[in-house]
Amino acid sequence: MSTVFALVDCNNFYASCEKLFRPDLKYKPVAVLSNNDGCIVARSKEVKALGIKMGVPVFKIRDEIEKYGIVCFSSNYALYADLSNRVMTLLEEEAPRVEVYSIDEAFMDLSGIETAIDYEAFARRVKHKIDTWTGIAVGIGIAPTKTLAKLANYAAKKYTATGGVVDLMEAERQRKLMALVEVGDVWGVGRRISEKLRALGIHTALDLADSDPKSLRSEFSVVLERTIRELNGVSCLELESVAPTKKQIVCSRSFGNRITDKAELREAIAKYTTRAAEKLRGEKRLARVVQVFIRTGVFNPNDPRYSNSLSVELPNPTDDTRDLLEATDVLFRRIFKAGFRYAKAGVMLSDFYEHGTFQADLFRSNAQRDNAKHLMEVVDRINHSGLGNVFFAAQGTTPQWSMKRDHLSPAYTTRWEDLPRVR
DNA sequence: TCTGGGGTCCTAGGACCC
DNA sequence: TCTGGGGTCCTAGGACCC
Repeated sequence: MSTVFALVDCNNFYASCEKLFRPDLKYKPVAVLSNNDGCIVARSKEVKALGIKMGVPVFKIRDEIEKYGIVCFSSNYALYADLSNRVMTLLEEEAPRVEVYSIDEAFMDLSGIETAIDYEAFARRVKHKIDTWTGIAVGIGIAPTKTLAKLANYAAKKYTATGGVVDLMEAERQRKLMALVEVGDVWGVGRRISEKLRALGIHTALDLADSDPKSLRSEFSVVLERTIRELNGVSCLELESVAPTKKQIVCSRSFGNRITDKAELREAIAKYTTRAAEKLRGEKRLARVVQVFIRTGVFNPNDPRYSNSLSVELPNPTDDTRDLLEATDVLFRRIFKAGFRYAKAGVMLSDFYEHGTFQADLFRSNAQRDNAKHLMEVVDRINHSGLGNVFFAAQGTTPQWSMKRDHLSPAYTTRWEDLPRVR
């Protein structure tokens, strides 16, 4: 039986999470800010209605924030992840095959579910259940391909008369909707490609659906060809209910303030390395390639710019924080140059191996550090237990470089150590 | 003064080999 | 003047997503 895709997407997710615990803000404009309180990354519908765009730097809209009384929150990922898990768990109770696509959306396969003979009625019931159990409003789009399900979801949110659910299984309805949707709003068509498409006279989703996939493939890529086929009801993208293992782990941050001091930057690198190593162990993988990058700001034309990165292939893949710290420190010392105001740094891990699958070089020492596995397990367990925090000396204890989070909401649903500390 | 973070996939082009 | 033809592997960069 072919897959029936339902895309469930939480409305204004981060902003909705913040409102959940602040009923006084129910009809007020609420925005969530990026790290360092730099940009707007989520907007409640009231903020959208004010015409404030996604991604604008906060300092550019100070006047509007003041004028309209927009309530701003620093991003509180512990809270959003917790609420996300609750929503996803409910979906998994309703359908055997669910792909958690991002923190606020998931694809479900509705085919063969006894309680989902009438897809639309099923979706309305699921929507109602999520709403009553978590307080989060969702939109649901149903279609024979992922790209069409995205489109159906877009319609479910845009047209309030739909009540937040759109069934787009019929070809005729698909075409009717596509005629109304700009080509840039199709999933997989970004700013660059939509510009080029418009130059070719392709303005709506329907124009794109009626284009020749082969000739657009040669002009663009196989990705766009798949999009065209998906718009015509031919499924090219499968539901992936088991999360694929990561190929890369990145830990990077912009700093609350520019950093000029080498020791401070070094501490930041150590911190990101530690975090990346934790993620790596969470994936149950060993990494062989380690990369470090540092860079100055890119927006101030008067500041001298410097940006560099360096990677190294380790003799043996590892998940030991100490090995990784050693490697990133060497890399950092090689690329650091004094005299610049650094704005961002990061650590990347790649080239992953499963435990026990790496063929070690005969002539190199294969000695994993003694007790490495056990030690790392203990460190991770303590840090996740809520009992305390174990860390490596290189991280430093009083980071000057930590993020600005001046508008953080309390950790309503999460661990007490996530609560903002009173200083 | 102040502009997020973490991913994926695809392609072109260079190095290298026979 | 004319300057092979495949193949593989790797990397950097572009484009997209949330």
